Amino acid sequence: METTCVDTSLTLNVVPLHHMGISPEVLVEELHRLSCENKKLTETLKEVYEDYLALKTKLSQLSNNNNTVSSEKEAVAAGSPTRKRKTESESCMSGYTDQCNTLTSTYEETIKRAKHEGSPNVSKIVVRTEASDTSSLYVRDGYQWRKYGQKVTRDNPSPRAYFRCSYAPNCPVKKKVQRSAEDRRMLVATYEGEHNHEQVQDPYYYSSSSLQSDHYESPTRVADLVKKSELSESVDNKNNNAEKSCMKVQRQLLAQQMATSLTKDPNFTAALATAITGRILSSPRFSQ
DNA sequence: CGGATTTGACCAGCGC
DNA sequence: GCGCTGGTCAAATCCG
Repeated sequence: METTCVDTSLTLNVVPLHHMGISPEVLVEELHRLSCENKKLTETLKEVYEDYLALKTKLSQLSNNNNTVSSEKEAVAAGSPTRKRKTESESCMSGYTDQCNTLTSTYEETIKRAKHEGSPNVSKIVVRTEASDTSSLYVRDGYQWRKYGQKVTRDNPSPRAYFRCSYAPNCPVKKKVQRSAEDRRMLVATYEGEHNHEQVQDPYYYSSSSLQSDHYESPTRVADLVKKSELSESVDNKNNNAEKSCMKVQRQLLAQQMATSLTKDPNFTAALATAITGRILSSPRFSQ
């Protein structure tokens, strides 16, 4: 797909008018120009978002096809592992790395499509950590987890950590985290069940992604956003209304992420201040 | 001191 | 029935 890069940098001058010696007409003209630019950026953002949705739909279809093919192959295969160990064999740890390298050439975090393992509430994500970090088994996904066990499994020298949701005592969700056998930088997190409460951000959730994203390749808000949507998708196929609500949640989350990012950007706050000033100056009370 | 983490023990499911 | 394995428990330990 053809991609375009948009320069969103803002180079607004907020020096007081009397220091700049610029006439109000010039400022109004500049304000109009910025308004037009803002509209264009909004349109571009809309297109990017639509492209993202289209890509996600295609990925879901491809994943479903792959699952169908793999299940057919397993049926033909000689061995018939037990359900418990079949789950492990289906985890396809070796396949994650290749798929991740394909899908995340530009972004250092990978989302893996939820796999249907007999349980509809099982999903997996794969997270790439920084190269030096090959021992940590913590995936920041926005929820609070309490570790209750660790085990070394047969097919992977890296230990597997077991987590329970610690926010609500009766929350049934469990999480297993283990490093990929082939690429120890890859953390594979398996989620079982659904949270019976709202998401509560852990205190490091935003900071790790916004302040250290260049160095610490942690799971981000985007990861959780996509995961949320994909978890929802498995249910939405049967229900149109649920799909609409899912889309609504996605848009809200996207808007929240944008707002958070923008408000942290000093250029944006300066541009916002300038725009508000311009509005005030262009109002009838000031133009008279 | 209380909550979180670690880690060895224990349990259940499965294959032989 | 026995051994292997994954999953869970709970006492010990750590840490803010």
